[in-house]
Amino acid sequence: MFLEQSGNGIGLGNGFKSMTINLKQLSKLLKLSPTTVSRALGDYPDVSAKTRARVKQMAIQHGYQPNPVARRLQKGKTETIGIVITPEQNYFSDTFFIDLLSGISNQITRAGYELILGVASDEEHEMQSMRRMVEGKRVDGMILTLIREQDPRVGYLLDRDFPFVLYGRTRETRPYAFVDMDGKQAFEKACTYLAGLGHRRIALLNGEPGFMFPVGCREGYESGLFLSGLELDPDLIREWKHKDPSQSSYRWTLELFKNDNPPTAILFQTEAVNGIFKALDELDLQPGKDVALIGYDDLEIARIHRPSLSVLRPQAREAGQRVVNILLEVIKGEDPGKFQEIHQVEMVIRETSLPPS
Amino acid sequence: MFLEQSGNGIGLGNGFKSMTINLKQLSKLLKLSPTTVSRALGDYPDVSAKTRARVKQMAIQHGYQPNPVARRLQKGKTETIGIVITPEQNYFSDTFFIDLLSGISNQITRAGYELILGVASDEEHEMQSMRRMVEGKRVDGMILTLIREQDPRVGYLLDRDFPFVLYGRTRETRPYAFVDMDGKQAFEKACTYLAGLGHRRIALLNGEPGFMFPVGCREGYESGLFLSGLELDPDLIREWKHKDPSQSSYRWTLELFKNDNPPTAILFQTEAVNGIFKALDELDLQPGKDVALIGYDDLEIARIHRPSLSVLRPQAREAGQRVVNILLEVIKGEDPGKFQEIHQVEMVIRETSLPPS
DNA sequence: CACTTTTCCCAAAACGTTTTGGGAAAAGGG
DNA sequence: CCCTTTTCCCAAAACGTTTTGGGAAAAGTG
Repeated sequence: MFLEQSGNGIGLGNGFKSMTINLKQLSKLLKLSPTTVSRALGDYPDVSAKTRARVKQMAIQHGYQPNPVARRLQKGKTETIGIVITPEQNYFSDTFFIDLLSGISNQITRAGYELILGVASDEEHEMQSMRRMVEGKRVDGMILTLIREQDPRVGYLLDRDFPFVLYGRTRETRPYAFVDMDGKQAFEKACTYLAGLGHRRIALLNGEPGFMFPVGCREGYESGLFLSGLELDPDLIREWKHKDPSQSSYRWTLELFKNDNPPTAILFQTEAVNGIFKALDELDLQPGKDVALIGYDDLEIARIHRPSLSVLRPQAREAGQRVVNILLEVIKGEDPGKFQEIHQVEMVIRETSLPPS
Repeated sequence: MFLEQSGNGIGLGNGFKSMTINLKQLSKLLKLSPTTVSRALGDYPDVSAKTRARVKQMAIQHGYQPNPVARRLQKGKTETIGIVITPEQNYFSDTFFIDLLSGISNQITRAGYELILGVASDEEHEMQSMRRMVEGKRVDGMILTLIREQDPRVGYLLDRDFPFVLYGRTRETRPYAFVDMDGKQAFEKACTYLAGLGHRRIALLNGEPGFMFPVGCREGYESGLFLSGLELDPDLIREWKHKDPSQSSYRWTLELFKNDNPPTAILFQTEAVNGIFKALDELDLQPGKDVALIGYDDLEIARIHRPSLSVLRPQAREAGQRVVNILLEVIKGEDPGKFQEIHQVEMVIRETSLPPS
């Protein structure tokens, strides 16, 4: 018995030899209705165990996979999640981000969903790319990263009740779902640890103002100082820029040591490490020996460098998985406010966190 | 006149207030048939200029956008392109990759297509992720990067006539489309440049064997030596590993200088620069002064480092755009063999390419 | 005016699923 | 044996487009 010529058993316009089978064709092969085949594969109870087995066997044999586009149309869902990244903000120098993305992709695939990626050159294009996804009905939900204190994306999505999850937090009174790393706790821990070693002049080389993450870092830093009975000295706080982490951190590190009473330790985001190393080298200060260092993010450089860098290590992969699982719940209709997770960050002590000399 | 209750004017299951309009609803508003509205928006000649204008104006006013899922089903195309990356191979330490991705994303969006991203942990999952996209009819075409000499992905796609474009090349006799950087020309240029400065002992710290790119690099290196009348010394060639560029390049650099007649210059991929700097530092050799260095890829570290690193600079963004444009042609049915591009690479002379001391 | 051509629009089919609303046959209950 | 329930299957509708194949009215043509 041959397949009838309807359907795409022959080939597509572009010459791709589709060796794939239709639901209709499969049902003809089985002498069943498309309905029954569909329900058999969907494990509906109203199809007998015997035919279900027969259907499944035949489906596997012919490598049948339901056409996702058709299913999406019928189900009214795109089965797709969107994310937009902006390279100018130096995302990828951070291997943390690829870990995050890995966890996200992993979990999305497991759910049978797709991840679509937008690359935007700046804040404006970032918004534009997101609007295309949302208003163009191309995704069921959005994942947002690199969150700003005032983030227009969040307001936009809240206004239209569109499902989304933040990796990070923002200043927004309405409830929304997020997964964030506990930067405050992390920096507090690092700060008290250094103070415990005897450091009295601990500097903070913080991320760019306007973004949310540095806010927590600073809170943790201040709280750590306080808990250790140390005074906050504004001269020991500097901020580098996303556009050029190395250059700006280099400049600000030099600046820190122009102080009459220079720091004996520095807390920072590991992204900035190249600039710091360079500045210390120029100042003839040995990292770890003359100046204790603890970075946030366990990048490759932190492990390879001699002396190896003590770091705060966020579990980005796990966080990415959580983000997706939460987003899937929100898409299902769950209340986003229920999903607000703050993940602990572990500290990895290596060679750059010694007592002051 | 009110919209009828059919269609999704009210809302979706998840509570997302869809303020979007249907083709049917729009046509009702215009008192036209859906056919005419669709054809008006599609600029078909068989609709009068007057109604076309009226339709377009109304479409804009109501923010009508055709549902992409429905269009895809009807057109039999997914309007989607797939790419799979594997973080273990250290993709993202290279900002070149984000440039490539940026060019790709840019051009895909312009064509109204979508980019779906897979993140695979290893070669096996990479293949698996690709098969899901291809056999699951989730994409119209694939983009492949980080190509191996013998690359099973290429054979797989050729076997089933599925549209794809390589960023890079592989050993395969059947014609296929690719965009590649001229690594050979680049390394030849760098090598003859160094020889022209008077260097006689030029080392090559090459990428991992098995991948295609280092093959070209080595050819260019050998050709450059030959053109400069220098002899090839196998002792001056070493290869680092993708898994751990810094560590392996560190080890091999130390190795190079155990030579009785050590090199006065090194050619390498910039990814490996941290290991090289570290080794030179340990050997008390000054980069640029005692050993000339030219890296392939203009990473941030190359610009920030003092002395700044001379590099070969591929135009990754442009290449990404070309990859997409070619892929779209191949999807249209053009012969892939027609699209084989090799892009020139410019050399940027900075501070690490001085004559031997 | 009668005929052909052009202009402008539309109903119906199609894309490949899933869901809805049964309905016939088999099994159970008295 | 008759009635009710359960089991198992299916035809038709729906999702929102685009394409196909006209067809009526208007405009040219002699």
